[in-house]
Amino acid sequence: MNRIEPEGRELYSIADLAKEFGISTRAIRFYEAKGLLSPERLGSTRVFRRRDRARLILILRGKRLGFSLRDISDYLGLYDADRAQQVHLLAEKVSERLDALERQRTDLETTISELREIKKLAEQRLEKAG
DNA sequence: CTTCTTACA
DNA sequence: TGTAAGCA
Repeated sequence: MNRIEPEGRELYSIADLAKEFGISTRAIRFYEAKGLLSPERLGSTRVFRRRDRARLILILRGKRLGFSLRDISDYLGLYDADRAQQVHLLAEKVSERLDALERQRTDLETTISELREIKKLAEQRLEKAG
């Protein structure tokens, strides 16, 4: 449709990125609406550069690791700012995420234990009755 | 509430 | 493309 001249591989259309990363163009627009991406415009057409692509990769990776768009946004907000501050925020968010996962693991183990106990009791009752 | 998707004007 | 409604 609207092919953007690829000089090397500097420019990407929203469709290019959607296809490359297996997400919908709507999702990309959603990220833009949330301020996570801010591609240039050639008229009404979005033009993504390597910088935008790099940010999208970070967004996707952040999501994979379980971070909210808000967290990712906060982090990306420091993209052009203080490196030390960015690293500091990252360390903080990662710690929070690890704590959350540890808590989830504890909860999971508790649930698994309870279910095993219920299963054991149920099987014992079957033996008595059977 | 969050993150999208679907759908319509 | 903004919005609304609906999903998980």
